[in-house]
Amino acid sequence: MDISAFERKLESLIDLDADDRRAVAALPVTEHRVGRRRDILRQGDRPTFVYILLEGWAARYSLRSDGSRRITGFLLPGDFCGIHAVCHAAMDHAIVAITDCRVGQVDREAMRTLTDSRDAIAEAVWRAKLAEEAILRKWLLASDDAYHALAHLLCELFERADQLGLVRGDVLSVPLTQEEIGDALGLTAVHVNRTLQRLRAEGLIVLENKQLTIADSGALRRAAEFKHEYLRSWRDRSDR
Amino acid sequence: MDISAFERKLESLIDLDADDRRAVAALPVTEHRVGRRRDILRQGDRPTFVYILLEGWAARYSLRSDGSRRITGFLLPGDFCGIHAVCHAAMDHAIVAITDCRVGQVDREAMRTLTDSRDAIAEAVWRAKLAEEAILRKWLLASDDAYHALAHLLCELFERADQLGLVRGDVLSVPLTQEEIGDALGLTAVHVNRTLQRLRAEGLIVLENKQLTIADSGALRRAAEFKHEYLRSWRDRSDR
DNA sequence: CGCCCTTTTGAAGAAAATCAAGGGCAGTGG
DNA sequence: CCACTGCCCTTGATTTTCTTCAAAAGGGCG
Repeated sequence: MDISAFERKLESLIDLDADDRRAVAALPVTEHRVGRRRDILRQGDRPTFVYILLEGWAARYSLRSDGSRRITGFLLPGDFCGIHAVCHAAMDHAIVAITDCRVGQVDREAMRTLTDSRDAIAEAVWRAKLAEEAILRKWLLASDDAYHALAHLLCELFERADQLGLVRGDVLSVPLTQEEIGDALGLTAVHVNRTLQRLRAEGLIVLENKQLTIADSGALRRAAEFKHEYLRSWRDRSDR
Repeated sequence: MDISAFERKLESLIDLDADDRRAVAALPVTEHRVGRRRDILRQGDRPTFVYILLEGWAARYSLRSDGSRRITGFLLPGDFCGIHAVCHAAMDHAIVAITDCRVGQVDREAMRTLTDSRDAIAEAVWRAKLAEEAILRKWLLASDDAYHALAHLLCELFERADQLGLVRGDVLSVPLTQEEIGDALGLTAVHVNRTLQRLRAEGLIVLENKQLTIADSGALRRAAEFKHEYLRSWRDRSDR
């Protein structure tokens, strides 16, 4: 089975030695496929497995009592979900497949054994969590207006996808509907549409048929106040 | 020096045995005092210490290019800040003292040694991080309208303070200005003021001279869609 | 007392939601 | 092959929420 997305993610966070790689390769992973719009984990679940997204896009979300949905993060290949499992905690949110996904299921005890025996991997998991937290803080920071928030989200997704080698040429396939983007930003799909058009009209991006090109990276980053360090510094800056 | 707030926090997350407690007591902590409105950690800092808030309230924040501020979390006694230090990472945000604070400074290597040698404490730190992440997700979830967001924030602060024994009778001292609340919710102080008045007029809260009483807990929780599990489940539900 | 900080109130304006409808495109079934 | 259906994107008109600007009132403190 192909778990290269997971290895790639780990390598993006820390240097692995041969033993680390062997341990990852030996991890008992069961592959699942989850269709678009189906839940990978449901709120309230108390999973006994940790899941690793191997292929496709997914999203964390919660529902409000009026039925509206808030997306609180996007998952790209290599990202974990349900790392709560190692703490035996219940999911305080759900995870849904945005596209058809390939998902790796790892028993929580096996994951615990891996992190207990391989320091580098424990460190990588810790860094991944810190990075997710930093992303959440940026979402709050950029949520002061729609233009800023949308520009920032596009920068984030492009940067993360780029680190995973998902950008072909300068084009990224972004499988999100405008409604999903709205749920992530706390905006209506209508307003996302209008804001996207503004980004297009101003020549910052090209986005058609879910294919995103950043036409004016400097201007987009300025509009977003995007600094990529928060997504990168985990590796380069560590001297451990 | 009194580091009971830290011990209390750890105990709220996991059972400590005598050895754990000894290790915590032996931790070399240097006490600092930080005056109201002064930074405890600045954005970009690459701290070589981990800080523990021992007394007072503090807030994480970032500044935008237009000078506006977003608060992304409140710290209560026992909370860490700069846990990044153990990863040698730079601060992607700053931390400011909301009130005069007493802060404990712990060398990052000493903290690393503690977590490496005491599994329970490592687990507690991990749970604390998961809890913080859950809080961030709730902030996003509740940010759809001002009334909901404000009600939720008050519930969160009351619940957390209560767990720390900071609620006297049914009154909590909340040292935040309306401007600080606004920076946390992404609202203007003016709108916070009006929304607070609505909560008062509807009989959900009493808040005067920074003293908060929850007058109608059921109604407030309903307005906030507040479920306290995300702040509590770390301990009770673990069977490790 | 007088000053500063915070809260409160009012009025006008901007941002985003809501409501409503039309259009494109892919898949489905006759 | 074409009509039909469902999903998504787009556009326009209206309403609501929140901001902005301005000013006044309340408190604590040197």
